Amino acid sequence: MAAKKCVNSDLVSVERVVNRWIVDYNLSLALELFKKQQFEDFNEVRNVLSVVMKRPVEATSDMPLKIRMLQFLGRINEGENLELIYDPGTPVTPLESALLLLENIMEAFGIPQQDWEDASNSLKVMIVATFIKNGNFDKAAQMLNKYFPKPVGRVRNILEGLIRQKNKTSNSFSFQLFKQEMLAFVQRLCYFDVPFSYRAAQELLTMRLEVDGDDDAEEIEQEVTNATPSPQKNPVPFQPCKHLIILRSRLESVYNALSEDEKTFAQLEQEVETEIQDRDGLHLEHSSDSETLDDLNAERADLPQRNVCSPMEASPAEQPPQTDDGPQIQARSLSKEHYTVARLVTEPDSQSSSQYTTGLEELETEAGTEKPPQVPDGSSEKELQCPVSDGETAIPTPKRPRRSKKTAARAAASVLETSSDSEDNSVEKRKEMQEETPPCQSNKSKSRNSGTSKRHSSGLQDDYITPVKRPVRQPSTGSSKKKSSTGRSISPESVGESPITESCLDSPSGPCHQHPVPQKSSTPEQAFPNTKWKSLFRTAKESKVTWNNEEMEFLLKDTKGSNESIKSNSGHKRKWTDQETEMLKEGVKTFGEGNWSKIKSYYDFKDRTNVNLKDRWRTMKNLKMV
DNA sequence: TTTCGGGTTATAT
DNA sequence: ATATAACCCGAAA
Repeated sequence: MAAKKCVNSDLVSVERVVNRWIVDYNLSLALELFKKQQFEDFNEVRNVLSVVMKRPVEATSDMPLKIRMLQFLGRINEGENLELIYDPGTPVTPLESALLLLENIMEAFGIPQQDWEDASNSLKVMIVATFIKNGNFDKAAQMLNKYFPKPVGRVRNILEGLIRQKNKTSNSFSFQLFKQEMLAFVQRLCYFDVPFSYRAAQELLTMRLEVDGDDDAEEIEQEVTNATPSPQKNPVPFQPCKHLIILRSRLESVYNALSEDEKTFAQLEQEVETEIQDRDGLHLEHSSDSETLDDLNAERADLPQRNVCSPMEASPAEQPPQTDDGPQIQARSLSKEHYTVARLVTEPDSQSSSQYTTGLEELETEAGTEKPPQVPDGSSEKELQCPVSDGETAIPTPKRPRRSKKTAARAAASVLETSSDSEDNSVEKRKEMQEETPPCQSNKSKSRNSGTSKRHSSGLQDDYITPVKRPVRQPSTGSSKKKSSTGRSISPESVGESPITESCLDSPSGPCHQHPVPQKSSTPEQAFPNTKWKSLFRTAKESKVTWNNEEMEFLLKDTKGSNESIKSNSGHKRKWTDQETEMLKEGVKTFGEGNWSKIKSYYDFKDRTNVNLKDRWRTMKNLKMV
């Protein structure tokens, strides 16, 4: 009845389900390969995934997270390949993009604070260490200062020491260990169950073996159970392609049958049988199938709800998962040790461990309700299934032209920008525009007068303040709640290689970095009209509040206008702040006097030129500050 | 391009 | 008015 129509629409549903299995399977497989350090295979599987993901796939709640995690591992894996760039938009090394991705994941899915901090700290360390190993000490120093700003820390000191000694042979930071650590991290956050397809395939293999030789059957079955099967001399556990495909087609039919009506099912049964007989010529298959079918039934009930995480896991005998547990635990404990290193860094300014526990509890309960028993491994406690449901899309903060200081552009910009302005730079910029437009660009007579005269105008202050580093948290970019319906929306290409990440990586997130910035309430003082600015600032400085204000100011300037056009501060002498001075000191210490351009770029001085640095240093020397 | 040192200017006192 | 930190400029590498 309704024959074709139904069949067609079913075709899609079926494909989605089957693809879910495939994805599920490959996710686990990839992880397994990573664990076994078969990185080439790992990459290939990721490719497979990226292709599959282009098709409709039914989403499970934890799938998006897993996919991201895999993506994450992919970048970790390429971590030593500094040339590799994942997103031309933000040309950073793989590890850096991994870090960005991690931040993304954090925002989108929520990760226990502690785990996240540990992981990103390790990542940061490794970013620096990698540059050191490559002998790129300049870059290493840059990264060091970017990711380990200011506060001293043991790790920072170590890294700094290496940079200074230009010692690239130090093996304090093993990339292998790091990979394992990241793997452990991923495993802690995602539970990679033994996928249904895997188990089904296993059973199939087992059946075959039983058939092939009753004698060996038992032995082999054990083997299979131990995930070191290979009835043929195949070194790889469970031959991936061939058997999987068969299985898949079979299951597809099965499901199709189920969702339609029973007669096709019979047909399917026959088909399956025939197929199997063709290959192995046996009925024993049947028993396994019937199990499978039960499961399918169960699953089908789930379908509309999409809660399905891995439907059939629990059902057919707890086929011991792959060799998992051993190494996994190892990895974990190993990483524990390792984390202590990370913690050295974290401790000083990480102040939230409570978040962690609470968050974890939540997660636990959630996970608990969803799938009770699970694996013997203690890890199941920690895993978080699908914490925040919005899992999807990572807040692509609007791209911001990466600071270009060309004064020339100003004139032209004044016309163009006023019209094509985007909300972002709006206020400040416009203000700037107005100031700058009249005098055009006279290099020397810097429009100072016009600037000052205009400056006092209107209530810029408020405007200035409001856009403070918006809390990056778009409630639902697209489909937070509706994840259920569109399985495909999981970011079709978020797994593979090049194109993939666009969405995730994009977030330039350059400046609005992760700084745990000791959240002070400060902020409002940003918009000092003009002359008061300094005095107020002075006061602040003296009252020791400087730093934060400083930071805030940077952030502000950074996130909003500041897009040049301000050329050297529209005629103002900007006093050097303590913060800047400190950075300069550090810079000179690290790179030596005279390397102003390096220092400048590494510390990302805002609106200071090399010459400015040099002059400031000169002044400092005059003042005997150094 | 970057660095350097002398010269200029804005600002606090 | 003066001192000086911040900034500018042209030469040199």
